[in-house]
Amino acid sequence: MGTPLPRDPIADARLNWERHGWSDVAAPMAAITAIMRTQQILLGRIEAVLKPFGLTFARYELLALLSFARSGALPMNKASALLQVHPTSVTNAVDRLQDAGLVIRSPHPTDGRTTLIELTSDGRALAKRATAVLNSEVFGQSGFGDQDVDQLIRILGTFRRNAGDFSG
Amino acid sequence: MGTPLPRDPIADARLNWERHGWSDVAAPMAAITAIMRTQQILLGRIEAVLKPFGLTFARYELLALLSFARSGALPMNKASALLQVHPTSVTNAVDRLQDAGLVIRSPHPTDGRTTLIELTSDGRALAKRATAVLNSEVFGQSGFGDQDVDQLIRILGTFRRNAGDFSG
DNA sequence: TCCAAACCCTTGGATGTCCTAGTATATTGC
DNA sequence: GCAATATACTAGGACATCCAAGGGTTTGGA
Repeated sequence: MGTPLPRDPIADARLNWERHGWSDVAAPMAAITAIMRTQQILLGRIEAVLKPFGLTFARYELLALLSFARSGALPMNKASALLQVHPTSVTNAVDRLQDAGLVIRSPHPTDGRTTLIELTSDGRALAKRATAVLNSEVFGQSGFGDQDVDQLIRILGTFRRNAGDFSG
Repeated sequence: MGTPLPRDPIADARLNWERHGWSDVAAPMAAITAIMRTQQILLGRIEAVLKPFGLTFARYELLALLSFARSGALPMNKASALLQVHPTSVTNAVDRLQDAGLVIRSPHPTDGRTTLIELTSDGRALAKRATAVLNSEVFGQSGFGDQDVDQLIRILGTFRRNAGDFSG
């Protein structure tokens, strides 16, 4: 992403939609496209911050989730549900975190089908350090105004509930 | 995704952040996480709609971009800049679209370094059909209220400009 | 003129996501 | 108690994204 474009490509796409007679959906198209692009930008920032720790966002999310669990351990299926990703994605992340010595797999005490993911002390320490940098470098400099943050949380929260993410 | 979770995992994460003394960045953390999740949901809907056409979102975006170019052709580097993805991603998408007979590569008339991507008539027709379904099935049923759509476009537009996406 | 720097595209490698089985373990129902 | 169904995890494959490197083409300054 070298030089900024002279024009906003999403605004241009919206104009194209309107010119082709799709005015009724041009605005939501622009909003959705903007969400996709914003996610891409934010993910880039996050991954850049995590790279020195040898972490990706997917692995960090799992580490952070475990660090908030009282016991520091969670069943794989629970992690999959909470992170809202496919079970195979969790398998993938655990494989790599385990190779790095940040988590270990252990059998569930009563259910032979289930595998527990457990944070090692290294894993806990790394999660803490990575979170500190993420907080200061990304979340603390999001570029969103306080009011806009509230709006985003409200709008996207409603969307996610309607999409069936949660019922609360 | 199976059953909705009983609680909003992002709201829970925000509470965890506050409990750990990171209240100052808890809200932006929640907003950013919500953007990531919303993107995931929307991408899932879009890919589901495009699948019957043999398209992915990345390929559709390229097809749509070409269909709006007067000549139906664009240099690869221009497409990369407008779609805001890495050049190798465009190479990948063009490879597959070309295999499907939807675009062809042609040499640039004056610059030997540049390759033009050109829409075939099949490609143009498919883009049209896919856009129609995307408009009715996704953009027309986004789940965002009209006011919220405007808010998203404003908030994310400001963010993208500040992030250096465009200067206009 | 000529060569170094800049630019364009592709190849190869690493990650992540999802989907479709396939294997192992639990639970249910008869 | 045993068979049928459901659940949990993993293996393999398809795609997409990025980065690093390499080979060809242009451009621009010495």
